[in-house]
Amino acid sequence: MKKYNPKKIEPKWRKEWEEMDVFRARDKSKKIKCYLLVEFPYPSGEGLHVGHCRGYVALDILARKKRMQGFNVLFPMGWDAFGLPTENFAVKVGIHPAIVTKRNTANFKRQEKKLGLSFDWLREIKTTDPDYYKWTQWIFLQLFKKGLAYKIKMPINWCPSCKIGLANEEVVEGKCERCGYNAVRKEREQWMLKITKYAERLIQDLELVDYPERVKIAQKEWIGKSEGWEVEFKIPNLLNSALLQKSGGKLKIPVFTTRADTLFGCTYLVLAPENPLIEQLKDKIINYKFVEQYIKESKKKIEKERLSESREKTGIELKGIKAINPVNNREIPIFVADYVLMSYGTGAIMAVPGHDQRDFDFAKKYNLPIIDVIKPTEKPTEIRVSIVKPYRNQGLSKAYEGEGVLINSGRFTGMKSEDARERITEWLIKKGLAKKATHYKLRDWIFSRQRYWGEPIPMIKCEKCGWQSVSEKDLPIKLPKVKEYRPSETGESPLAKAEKWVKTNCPKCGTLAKRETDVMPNWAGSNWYYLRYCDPKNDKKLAGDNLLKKWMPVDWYNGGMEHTTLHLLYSRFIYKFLWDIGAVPKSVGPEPYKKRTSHGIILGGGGIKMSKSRGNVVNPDEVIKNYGADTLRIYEMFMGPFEQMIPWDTKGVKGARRFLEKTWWLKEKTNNSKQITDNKELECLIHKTIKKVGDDIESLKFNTAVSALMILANELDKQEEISLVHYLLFLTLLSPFAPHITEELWERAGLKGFCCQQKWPKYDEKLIKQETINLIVQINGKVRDKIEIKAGISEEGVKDIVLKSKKMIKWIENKEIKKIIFVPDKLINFVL
RNA sequence: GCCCGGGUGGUGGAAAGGUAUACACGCAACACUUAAAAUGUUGUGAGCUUUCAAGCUCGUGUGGGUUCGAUUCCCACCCCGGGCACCA
Repeated sequence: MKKYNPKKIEPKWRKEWEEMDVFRARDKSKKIKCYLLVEFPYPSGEGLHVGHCRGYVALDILARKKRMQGFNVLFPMGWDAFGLPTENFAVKVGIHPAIVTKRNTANFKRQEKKLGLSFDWLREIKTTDPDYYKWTQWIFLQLFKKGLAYKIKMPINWCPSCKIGLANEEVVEGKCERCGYNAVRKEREQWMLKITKYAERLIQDLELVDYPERVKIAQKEWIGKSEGWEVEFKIPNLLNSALLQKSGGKLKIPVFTTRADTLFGCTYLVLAPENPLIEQLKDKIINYKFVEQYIKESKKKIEKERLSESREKTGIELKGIKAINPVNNREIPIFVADYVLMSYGTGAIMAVPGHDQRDFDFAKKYNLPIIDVIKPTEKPTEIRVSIVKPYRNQGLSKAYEGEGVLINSGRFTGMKSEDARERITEWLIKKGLAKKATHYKLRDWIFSRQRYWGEPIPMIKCEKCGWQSVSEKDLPIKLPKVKEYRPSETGESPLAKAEKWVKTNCPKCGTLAKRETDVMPNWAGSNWYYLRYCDPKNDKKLAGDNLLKKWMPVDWYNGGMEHTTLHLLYSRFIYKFLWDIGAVPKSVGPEPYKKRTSHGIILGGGGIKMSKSRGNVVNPDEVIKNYGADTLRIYEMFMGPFEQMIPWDTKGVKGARRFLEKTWWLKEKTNNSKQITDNKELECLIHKTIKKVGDDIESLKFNTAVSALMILANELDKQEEISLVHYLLFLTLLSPFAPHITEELWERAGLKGFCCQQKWPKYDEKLIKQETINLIVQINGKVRDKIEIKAGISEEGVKDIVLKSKKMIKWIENKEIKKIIFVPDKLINFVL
């Protein structure tokens, strides 16, 4: 037999599979469906990364195994091809983004094919294809119709380098996520999506899905639900004033709190600089000039900067007005400070310096009264207990934020804080001064990008009629060809310069109107792509009901940990919306992905992140050239736990290749008779391996699955002669991991058909049980001996054997046996 | 600060509360070879005793606890990685 030469055999089998259409998902098959999904990649210029391969190979193994088990598997692939890097690259080298994209996807596809991934390529989709983004635009129209898309002038995070508006999620440490440039604040009209309307359901429905606990936690925290109360603080100067009348009696300050039990300790209020109340009250504010100045300063800073810049709090009092604490009618001052956010709660807080560290810091700085109203129940500190006077300005350097018993709280004094917040609010609600409220950290989603390479937002602005949606029959609104796709200095989308394209007629009144020139963000296309795979060629609907019913929901979705809070949340939101409006049949259920897993990233040598600048990027092409695709697959699965991040080790690749070499040469030892050589031990090992490999694949423990296959190969290698049956079993088990070599060996063993189309072997529970067992003998829990016995011997029997053995006599002699612990077929422990 | 991971040989890692270090890498010795590579065989946690056959002690970040028995469960702490961060 000739040497193992992956360069020759791998292309051969890929061609055969393709010609025989082996991996096609059958729309009409009666077999049970299994929809396995990997995140479709953004086809960057750098090409496929070994990190991509890890997730793809893992689900490919699963797909191959499921097919062998008789499932009708849908395992598709596509391209999330709109996006900034492509556009930036295009700007840099002066080639149109469409051409760059075409080139990059071709390269990705070539690389993926070389890995032997069993995708159904007939379902390939591309988000930049008008036939695809027609439906992305259609979804936007539906959102608009239902009032979930709206345009609003708002301060956005602006990257002066990319000249683009950024979502909060895209600003990392005050910097643009892509280029690292400092983001600034800029007012712009932006399309927004009301994801906040779905906040509650996005939390609740996590109960229905099988995601890793940490992913669920991350999503919940991102949404950030907190339940509390809105409490009203009146402004006494305004009671009966003309201003109050003008506003219809609405001029009061609502405040959101989860700690209503600390209300008696509230000594001032703080408003966010953007709070519109300040503007409304400006006639009453004596020092409005200074206040205005402060607001101007803080507006310049982007939000993240404002929060992280320094812990030192700043603010200014609104002189001339006061608020009234509803629990004790005490007059308290009002401040503006930028540590309070307009985007959370009501844009105003009640400050309780005794029991909130931020308020405490602020109160210290501006010398405001601090009142303790909660006494810790456990470990009472002497200062806390001794407080009698309501005011305290010196002493403690920290606020007590825990629970306890109320003090200085009128008739609520002595009550437990947990109960007090209910009681106090009940009382206030009766008086009409409070109501229950729930707030979320999650904000609406900025959906406009002032760029070229994205889906045009299908909206028209008419001077008379306002924003009008494009008629559905006019979709897709194709991205026009422009000469200049660089973003303009004004921050307007490059599409604004495509005058002919911009000019259109109002769908309502027919007069001259303008198209929206903003495009959608990256996420738009990836929100719903898994639906399109079910019916990729449909031109009547985003996907037909019957096919959605057939394939959805996704049974298993694997992707990167970095997408847990963005893509995963966004796509669940859009899915729910589509389900609500009936674009997805009701029977599919409210969640798109039944199960989600994520792979750990692959680090470069030395445990640092792979990056071009560090020069430690491993290119899969190189590995395949030197070792073969099967080796790469085996190594990536063997390197360590799937969900854990792990450094790449070139030496480790060798081990994977050696294993395949060994597999190759096992063929030489195989006899051609169907007779099974009588070898109980080997038989047992084989059945154990069948069980182990099968179970491990299902629970993503690929590393131990490969290890089990290696053990079996080593054992087979020790045999004088291997019977064909055993050999074929081994090949079948190995086939999902190393599909090319097993196919070749299958053929060389003189068998017809494909190895990858064999039935997945079943194990025999009876054969797994060993006949003889190494039983552990312990004295006081320490291993003193191992004895070989027949399986199934009773405690008495084992005891007899042990007590007679010379080795054990010296331990047990002259000592009293207090207790014996016996685990059948495993262990006996003598307690002396 | 908070929330998630994770600390096991020289390295990646394996262990339903029951033989700690499977499997692989690396290293060492030997075999094959003119030689090297490749391959194969053997050894490989630390320390001690030693009649060379083995035996003992210690060992899974640290300190306690539960248990006949803990890498695994509980409590406290230390270190590393990731995420979130003035969210009222």
